[in-house]
Amino acid sequence: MYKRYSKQRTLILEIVKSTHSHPSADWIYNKARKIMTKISRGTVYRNLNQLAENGEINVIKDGDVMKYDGNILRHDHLLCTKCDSVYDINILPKDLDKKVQRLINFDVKQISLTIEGICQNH
Amino acid sequence: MYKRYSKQRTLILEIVKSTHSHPSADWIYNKARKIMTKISRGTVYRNLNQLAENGEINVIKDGDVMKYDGNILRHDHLLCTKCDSVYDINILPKDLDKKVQRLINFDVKQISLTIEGICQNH
DNA sequence: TAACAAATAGGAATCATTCCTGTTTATAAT
DNA sequence: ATTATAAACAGGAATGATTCCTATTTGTTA
Ligand SMILES: [Mn+2]
Ligand SMILES: [Mn+2]
Ligand SMILES: [Zn+2]
Ligand SMILES: [Zn+2]
Repeated sequence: MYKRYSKQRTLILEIVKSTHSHPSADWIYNKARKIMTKISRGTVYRNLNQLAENGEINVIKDGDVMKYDGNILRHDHLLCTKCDSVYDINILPKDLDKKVQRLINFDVKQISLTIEGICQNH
Repeated sequence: MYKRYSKQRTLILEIVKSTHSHPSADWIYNKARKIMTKISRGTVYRNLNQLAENGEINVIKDGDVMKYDGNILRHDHLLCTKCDSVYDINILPKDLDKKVQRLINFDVKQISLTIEGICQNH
């Protein structure tokens, strides 16, 4: 079995990596259409899932909508419940994963800290 | 304006408070039907949202499905990505909210730490 | 007991995401 | 370069959790 690099996947990865705005699949889809007019929603979702599984991007669960993050360095998030904006922040120490793994009997894959509240725009 | 206590809301709150299993709306709905056969899904969702807004229960965003937590004391969660189980754990200090609020310019409402991985059942 | 706003039941609508299928395309072997 | 083939795609249908709608019921106050 071999791995194929489609133009679509390359474009989707570039789009996610090119912003700090933690975009939704729909935002990414619309951005992609401007460059590749015939790209389909299904392709965007399939590739986002694949890139996430592959560890090339991160997923943020924002209620009913998923958001994607091109920054795969450990960091935390502020989530505004009024405008749904997501901001980066660093609260937890970088090595918390290993510390926690020593404490508990659970195969830790990812630790995510989300701070919900109201941002300065309101 | 006055507040009404329907039997439905009382039952739903009791059900959420009676378990440590972090149930979904559907699980709660089915449990409720056994006692109040004609209760509707809409009623379950409406009351869960209301109870959450009111601070009587907590909501956990688990991808596409919401889960509900009768324990409103600050605590953290282990989430198994294989069986979707949610376990309670205490990692963050109780007073982190205030510490963080002092550090950042953001009106902090809630801080949630979720540790994803694989639980002992696998 | 009467008046009325709050809440409900039941079902339709929404909407993000996944699934399906016939077609296209990137890669490896010839 | 040509060919074989599995990977990936486009387009659209299906899914499923949640919300919305409305006629009816019910809890509370006076
Ligand atoms: Mn981020
Ligand atoms: Mn809990
Ligand atoms: Zn905001
Ligand atoms: Zn598990």
